[in-house]
Amino acid sequence: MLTRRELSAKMQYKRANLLEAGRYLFLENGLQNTSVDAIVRRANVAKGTFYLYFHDKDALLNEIVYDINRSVLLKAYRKAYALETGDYTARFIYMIDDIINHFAEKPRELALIRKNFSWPLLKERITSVGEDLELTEVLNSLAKGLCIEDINLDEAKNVIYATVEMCFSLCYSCIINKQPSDMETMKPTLYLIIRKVLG
Amino acid sequence: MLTRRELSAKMQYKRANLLEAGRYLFLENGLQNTSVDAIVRRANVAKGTFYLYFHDKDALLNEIVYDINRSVLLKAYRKAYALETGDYTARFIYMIDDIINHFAEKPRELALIRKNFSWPLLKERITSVGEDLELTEVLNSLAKGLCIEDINLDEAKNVIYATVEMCFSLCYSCIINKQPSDMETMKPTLYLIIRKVLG
Amino acid sequence: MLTRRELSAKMQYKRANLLEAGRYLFLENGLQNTSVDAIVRRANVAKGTFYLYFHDKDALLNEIVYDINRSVLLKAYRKAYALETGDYTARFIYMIDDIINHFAEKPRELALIRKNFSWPLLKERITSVGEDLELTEVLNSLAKGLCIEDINLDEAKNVIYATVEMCFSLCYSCIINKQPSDMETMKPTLYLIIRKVLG
Amino acid sequence: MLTRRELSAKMQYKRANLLEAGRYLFLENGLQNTSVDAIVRRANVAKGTFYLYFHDKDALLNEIVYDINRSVLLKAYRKAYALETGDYTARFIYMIDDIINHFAEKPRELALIRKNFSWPLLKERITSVGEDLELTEVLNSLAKGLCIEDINLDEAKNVIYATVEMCFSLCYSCIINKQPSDMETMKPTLYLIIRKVLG
DNA sequence: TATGAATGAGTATTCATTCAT
DNA sequence: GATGAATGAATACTCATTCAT
Repeated sequence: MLTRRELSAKMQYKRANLLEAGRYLFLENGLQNTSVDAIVRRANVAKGTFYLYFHDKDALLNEIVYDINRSVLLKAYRKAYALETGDYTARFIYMIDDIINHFAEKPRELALIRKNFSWPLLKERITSVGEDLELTEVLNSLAKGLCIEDINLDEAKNVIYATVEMCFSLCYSCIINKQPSDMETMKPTLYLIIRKVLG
Repeated sequence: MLTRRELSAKMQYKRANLLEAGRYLFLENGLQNTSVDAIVRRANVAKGTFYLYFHDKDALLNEIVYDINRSVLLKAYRKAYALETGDYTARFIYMIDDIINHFAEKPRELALIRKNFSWPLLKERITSVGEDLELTEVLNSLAKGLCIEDINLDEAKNVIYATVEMCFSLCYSCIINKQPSDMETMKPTLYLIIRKVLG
Repeated sequence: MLTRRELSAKMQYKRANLLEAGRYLFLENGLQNTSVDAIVRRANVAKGTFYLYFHDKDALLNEIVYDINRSVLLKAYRKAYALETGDYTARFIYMIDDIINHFAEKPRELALIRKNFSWPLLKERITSVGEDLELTEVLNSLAKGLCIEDINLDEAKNVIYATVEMCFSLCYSCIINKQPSDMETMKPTLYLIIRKVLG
Repeated sequence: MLTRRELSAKMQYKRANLLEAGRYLFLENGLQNTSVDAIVRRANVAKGTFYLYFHDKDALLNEIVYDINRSVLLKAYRKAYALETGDYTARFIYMIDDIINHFAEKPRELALIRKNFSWPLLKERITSVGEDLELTEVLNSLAKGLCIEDINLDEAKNVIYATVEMCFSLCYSCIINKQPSDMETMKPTLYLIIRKVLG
């Protein structure tokens, strides 16, 4: 597969078409119910062309899932740090709240990333040379800001990771399954927990 | 399909064979790579017989996943409460530790339940009339023991749920993906978090 | 299989249940979509019992199809010959009209017998010793009444048969398929043809 | 699926292979006893290729049944109208006779089209834009030639349709079931009826 | 780079029938 | 006669991927 910068404008266009077609169909019908055939039809591209741009169906999915994760995280982070007031914990909760609200409005995105989320994938992309400095920066910044006694940076990163994971898990079960309660009911408890952890 | 108590001894036996065959193969090869054919072959039973006992492949999977969850939880809870010393938090952490150790030894079980876990399914079974009082009791007992200021029982249950979810999530990513760190490295941080939440 | 007169009252009852269940389900869902399982469930009878009364699924179907044919024909014939006025042709057309009206109201019966009608079956039953004298009598009577020059009884029977077949065929295509026209539109043309043939 | 005219020569060839394989096997073993598997094996084509050319098994059957109907009708019509002598009725009977003789020699074709004949299918194909003008022309010509007092063109078409249906029905029961008599015995009576109807 | 015809492995499920009890 | 658990053969259809053009 070619890397992005080698692609001509026309190729960029085809690639983008495939991504948008995949995103639409995966979100609409799920992974199992979306065939490569449907994707190329929607992207107005020949069957074989798909494999010129993506190694296989999973590769396309991974890219889409990553894009969703990335944009949701970045958007929430930026909004939280654009706030003029608020301490670290308040900003963190504001960020989580934004993420929750996003998924509450787009539950299909949540369903897709939750069932197919792959942390190694995320990690790999973040640490690829020169790639996604932005996202790396966000995670570092969150870890550095954390004030817990006798904690080093790696441990801080783990705390952030654990907390975010918990939020995503709860999002999924509360929004998708309404279990153990709906999201709005869960929110105060969740924020109480976060305050205890980060405080 | 028949309910469990209507089954004769011979039928119980066949059913048990199917469950064990399914468990073995699902754990060994995953859901997608396990055919009904393989299951009945291993269970020494005719193809049609499978559908006498389970509505479809998913029904079998659900039962297996539920059984795993249940037994892991109960075992850990019992061990923790058999301790003579220790306060609530200590027992809770002991319980989580037991769960983690279980899955560290049987990562395939973890992979299976994480990809196919359905909380509504669990909920449904727990609350069915007269069914699984034991598991219900465990969850209630954990919630009741929780001492956080100004918290009611439902909120307490949510805290328990959130905490357990976080543990399961971390188990999955640390044990299966070794991300963001391996399980042993994550443990102290996790227990620190738990202490902060429950304390 | 047992013949009818050997059956006890209880057995008659079971047999009748199976017939009614089969009739209902065949008419409702068609042959392919009706399983023996569904039939025995509806008849409140064990699976094996079915095969005590009918050699197989087809045997049940044949009996049902025969019953429908028989009763429709007899009913129409009797009504036509109960008329006080009218010559042979008029009565014949009256009879056909009654059959058509019957099937217009019960198109599922028409679909069932048309797809699964077996003339040899009918013949076999009619000519079985002492069996269905009534139906034989009807066909004979229709043939004998026919006045066409230089025609013998066998030929007369063939004319009757051909005419009835044509009516059934047209019923099927006009009522079920609305082709080449609907039944009401076809009727005058059909009766014109009958008059030409029998006149 | 592609329409016929879009197919390359190679594809035409594969399609033809599938049609011939289907025809052979359907005629030899009937619809139920012919698997798609057997068809593709005989056509020397991969399983998936079948579904490139036909939507499903039924679609293939429909095409075959239509082809048989079409060719038998056209052949008979042409032979009848190639006659130098004979009035309308004589030609019509000649045509029917040709059809009967055809099916007498190929009873399996008769069995296949009779059980699976779908007049709407025929109609649909005939009336598709620019499609099968030839067959339409035949039916129109037969209807126009009919001389019955006070009859309009639509009614004439219905008479033709009813007559042809009767012939096909009798073919089926006389040739396949030998009921109510064999075909040769039935012929004179049938032609007598036709003369009465068309005369 | 782009195409799209061809491939063929892969599988869940149904159901008529039997037979031990 | 009655049961109903057990059988296992039988089959249409999908779809990711390839490769000749």
